[in-house]
Amino acid sequence: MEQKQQIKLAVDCIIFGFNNNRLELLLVHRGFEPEKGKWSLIGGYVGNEEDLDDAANRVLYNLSGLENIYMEQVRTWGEANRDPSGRVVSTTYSAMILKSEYNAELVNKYDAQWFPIDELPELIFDHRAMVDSAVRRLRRRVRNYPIAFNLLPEKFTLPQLQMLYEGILSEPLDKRNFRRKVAQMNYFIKLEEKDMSESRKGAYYYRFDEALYAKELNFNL
Amino acid sequence: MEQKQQIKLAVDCIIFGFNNNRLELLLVHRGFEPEKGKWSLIGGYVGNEEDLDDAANRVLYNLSGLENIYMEQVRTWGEANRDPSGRVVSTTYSAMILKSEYNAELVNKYDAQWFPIDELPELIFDHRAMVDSAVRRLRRRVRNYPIAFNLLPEKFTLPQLQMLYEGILSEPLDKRNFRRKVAQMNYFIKLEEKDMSESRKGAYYYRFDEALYAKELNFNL
DNA sequence: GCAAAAGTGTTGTTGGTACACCCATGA
DNA sequence: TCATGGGTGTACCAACAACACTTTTGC
Repeated sequence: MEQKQQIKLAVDCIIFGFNNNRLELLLVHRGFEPEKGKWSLIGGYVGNEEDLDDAANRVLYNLSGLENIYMEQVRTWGEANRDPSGRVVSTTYSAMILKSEYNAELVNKYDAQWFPIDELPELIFDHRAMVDSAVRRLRRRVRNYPIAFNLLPEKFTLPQLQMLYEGILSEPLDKRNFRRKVAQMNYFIKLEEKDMSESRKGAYYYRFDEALYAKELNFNL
Repeated sequence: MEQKQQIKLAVDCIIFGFNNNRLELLLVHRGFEPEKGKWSLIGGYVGNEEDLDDAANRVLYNLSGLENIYMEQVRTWGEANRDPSGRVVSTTYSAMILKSEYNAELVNKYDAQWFPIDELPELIFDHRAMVDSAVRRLRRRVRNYPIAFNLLPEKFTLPQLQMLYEGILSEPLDKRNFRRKVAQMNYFIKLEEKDMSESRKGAYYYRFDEALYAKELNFNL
């Protein structure tokens, strides 16, 4: 314990998206040994004068071109042998991004790809456990905190929102109970405009009012 | 980012105890500059080949002499300037120990002292935020997971248990509702023996049956 | 006029909360 | 016998779950 400490510190990002009505993860293809051909979370080392949170944001920015993305620290993985190439302790962060807004060129450059959450390929090291832990955390939190909106555009419809929740929780929800709960939260603002792309009748758009929510903090879905 | 990474990795332990019917924290007195005279969590650097979890256990063992103590990782604190003496990233762990079982000599040697959770002295660096975060986590979890028993002896009475919960949650609980919930969980085993030290009537001892609980996992208090 | 998705209320059940008195015992 | 903490049951209320039909519109 007295010798000089030789531990590298990294961050890994669990990047969620909601595409084709399914919860998906953005993974990068590993083009080099060891574990070449497997997939992995996008990660990077922490800079000497960089906040841990900033490192996670930088890693995400480099891949997606997106800034000011909502991220949460999940937990830190510190088993001595977790990375066979050396001693690396990694803190995981989960992020939510919109496929429509990110920079597809950058993603191509990194050989990244979206995978539905229940059809993940083989991942390197302990990344699978990292993902599972982040998904569990998301499921625990999504009903009590308005975090899922980061996976939808500003304007969204209630059928969209419900499908998102069903995708995250991986269970069907009752339409009327779901909509009643939404109606009880007055920071869901119903707009005049309708989304006509999914049905003939059209579904009203809603938006989520952060400022109004901040006064109540009673989110519940 | 290309230069050699120079970040030290540490663990800090938030050590809970339940003494004199109050939730307390074990803190160590800081006898050197900077921040001399303030109090701090007990912490230490992670060994090069030591699991992060093991480092937390070692730190706790060195202070208390206790092994196989229940610990949970809380979160990792990685702000670049959190420790003015250098770049240190620290992962916090929370632990629960019994005053009656730990090694008082060791604790004296480290100039450690118990403080009720709502009468904490000034702490160094970001340790106060660490404590707050661990307390919030404990309060969130204590009603759904049987973790509080680590703060009681094997045999405990229901009045004891209720006072523990009231201390943790910092709110009074209804005695009858509390006891009904206990009665619904059949892994609370009522013993023949009574604790006669707190009242004339005496209160029955109970024990918590881990194996039975493992089959149900429906803890709720 | 029909197919396809959007939208709408009621009822039963369950879990939570509030609340006051009797019991056992040692001094 | 009395003071002290231990132990017990019921009634109300709120939140949740289950469930089926009508509306709108483009084709």
